[in-house]
Amino acid sequence: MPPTPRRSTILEVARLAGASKTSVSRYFGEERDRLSPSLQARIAHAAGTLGYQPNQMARGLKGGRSKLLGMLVADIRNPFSVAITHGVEQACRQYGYSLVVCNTDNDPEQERQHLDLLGAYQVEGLVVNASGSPERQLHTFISQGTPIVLLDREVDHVEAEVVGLDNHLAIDMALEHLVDQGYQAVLYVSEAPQQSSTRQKRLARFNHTTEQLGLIHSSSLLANSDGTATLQALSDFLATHQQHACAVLCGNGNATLTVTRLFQQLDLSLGKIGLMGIDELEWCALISPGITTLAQPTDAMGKTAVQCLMHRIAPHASSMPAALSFSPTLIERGSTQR
Amino acid sequence: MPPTPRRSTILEVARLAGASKTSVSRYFGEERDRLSPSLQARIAHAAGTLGYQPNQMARGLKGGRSKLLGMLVADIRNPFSVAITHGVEQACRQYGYSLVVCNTDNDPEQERQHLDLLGAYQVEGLVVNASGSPERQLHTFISQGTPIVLLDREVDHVEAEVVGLDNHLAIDMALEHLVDQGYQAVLYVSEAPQQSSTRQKRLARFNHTTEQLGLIHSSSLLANSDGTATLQALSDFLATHQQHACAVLCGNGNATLTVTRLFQQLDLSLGKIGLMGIDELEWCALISPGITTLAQPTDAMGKTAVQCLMHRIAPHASSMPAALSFSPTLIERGSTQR
DNA sequence: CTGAAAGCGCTTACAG
DNA sequence: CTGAAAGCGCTTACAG
Repeated sequence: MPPTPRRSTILEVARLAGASKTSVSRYFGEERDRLSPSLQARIAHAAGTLGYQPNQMARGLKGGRSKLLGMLVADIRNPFSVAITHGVEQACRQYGYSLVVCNTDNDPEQERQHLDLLGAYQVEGLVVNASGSPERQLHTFISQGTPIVLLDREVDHVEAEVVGLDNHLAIDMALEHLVDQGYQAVLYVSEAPQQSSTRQKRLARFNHTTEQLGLIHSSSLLANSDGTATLQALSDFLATHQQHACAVLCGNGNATLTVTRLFQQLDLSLGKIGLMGIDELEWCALISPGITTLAQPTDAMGKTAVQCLMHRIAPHASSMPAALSFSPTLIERGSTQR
Repeated sequence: MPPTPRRSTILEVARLAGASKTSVSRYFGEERDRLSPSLQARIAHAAGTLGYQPNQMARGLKGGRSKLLGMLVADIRNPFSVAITHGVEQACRQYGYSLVVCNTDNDPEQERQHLDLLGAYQVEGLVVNASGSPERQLHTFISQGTPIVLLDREVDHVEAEVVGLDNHLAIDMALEHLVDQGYQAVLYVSEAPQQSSTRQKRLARFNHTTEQLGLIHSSSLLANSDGTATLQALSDFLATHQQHACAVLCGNGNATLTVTRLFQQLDLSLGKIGLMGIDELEWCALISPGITTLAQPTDAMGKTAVQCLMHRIAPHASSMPAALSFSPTLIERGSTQR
């Protein structure tokens, strides 16, 4: 094999520019101004000729700044996660950081491994959308002074900022809308709440507010995405309360997807039986007459998470965000029109 | 501020274990077997006590192996890209690599910057789903011996393996299906093909095969996602050929989304006017009577891309994949049932 | 089987 | 304004 041409190093640039490594380093660091114009020009030229780019590994090693942020995502194929990730990535770039995204596919073991790995790459901060409760790993980061922000889900015994939807508000807005539209009985469909503080909160709030409003209510948990248990629950609910105007409220995008399928299986007409979901999905407008949703401001949430981190990494670069809890936006469509 | 507790280093572990740095390094590298059981035990214990984890930055610097792969994605919010990214990430993990994902939002400038950055982090290989033609940057990688694999789209003047769908086959399968179902006139809707070899190939093949089969055909390019031009094209097409059985073939998921909206605007009944799309999306089954699609084997494609890279990085770890071009799967639904 | 030492490509006091 | 030198945390010949 022919010897592979290597990336050029700071030493080569220095030599070609007739300067010291120190100066070249300064040129590519924050101290370019300290260099005389002529030195700057020589270095610029030499670097250009050699196609030089500082090695971030070396930089990180010596300076202690990897310029890397890590993000742990529970399920990268979930549209909500995709949207958030997009926001986080944008924000990172804005602060001059790169992002290492790790998907755990909701597997606690993968989650732990990824977290260790992120540590090994010396990420300077971490956005965590947890699937399990990787307490030990997170505490390791915290005790080393690496800031962490939790996204959407809290983690037991881990104290960190939590960026997410105002779940109480979301449920209340949904129920208020359903009541306004004249529905009298509401079935709440959610994925299994264990492991997700968000799901727990939404479910609890559903029970709370629904009691308070005097609404007929019930709930069903999705078992393993097949939805057969919920099919049963749904038809029972409708049968029991057929003298009332019934609606289904879905706790997140996945629930909306499953329930929409069930509506089709049962040949229910959207609107006559109300349907509403938390999370806006691209197809919600397409299922005629449209599915009413509560959209989350995902870009803002992603940006806020990064801002939290940056505030702790480099307090001068970013102020603490004003709020970590976000309001949803009601997108009204035919599915809640009786 | 209190001094932040740092990560422990190899030296600390060595001291605590009463061993040399060399041995600790061996323990965490590929040479653990060379150590006596008792030494291994001491090191394991010391490392456990200190919560030691090798610093990947330092490892990469000295050993030249960052254990990092880079991936450039043109549009991370596109479901096809998400699916591919998922496959790539899974495969990375399998080979013990981590993945840095960079999204360019279809912006050539961001693309160039990200590529430079990926270089700075010494990625050992690169999966590129290009949005522009970052020839210079890619050549830099190539000339340094960093393997590259192109995903879905070719890049002018860059010689590298291309992993993607067999576009000719896909178009032919689609047209064959439409003919079988009795459609006689087909309108092809695609996003603007410049910058995407895939779009070009599909469009060209559409014209070719359609001629050959003697089908009435036309095509329309989506302008800026609003679809108004295509709305016009569609109604014209239908008006002109109303004595024939008409169908629309969508070049990718975005086209399918837009055209589905147009069908609703024009109040066309699916099936009577045929509709079919390349790319399977989660909602295609939900728009009754279901939209017929050609699904891409995204996980396999992602894995294959990584396998290509690994074969070049560590020939012993992976053989060259047998094929880089994949066949789609026809998912037949009501939208192509007259 | 084990270790001392050199060096990967940078940054950062320190000195002038 | 500029540079020589030490050192970040590792790996890898080299030696025994």
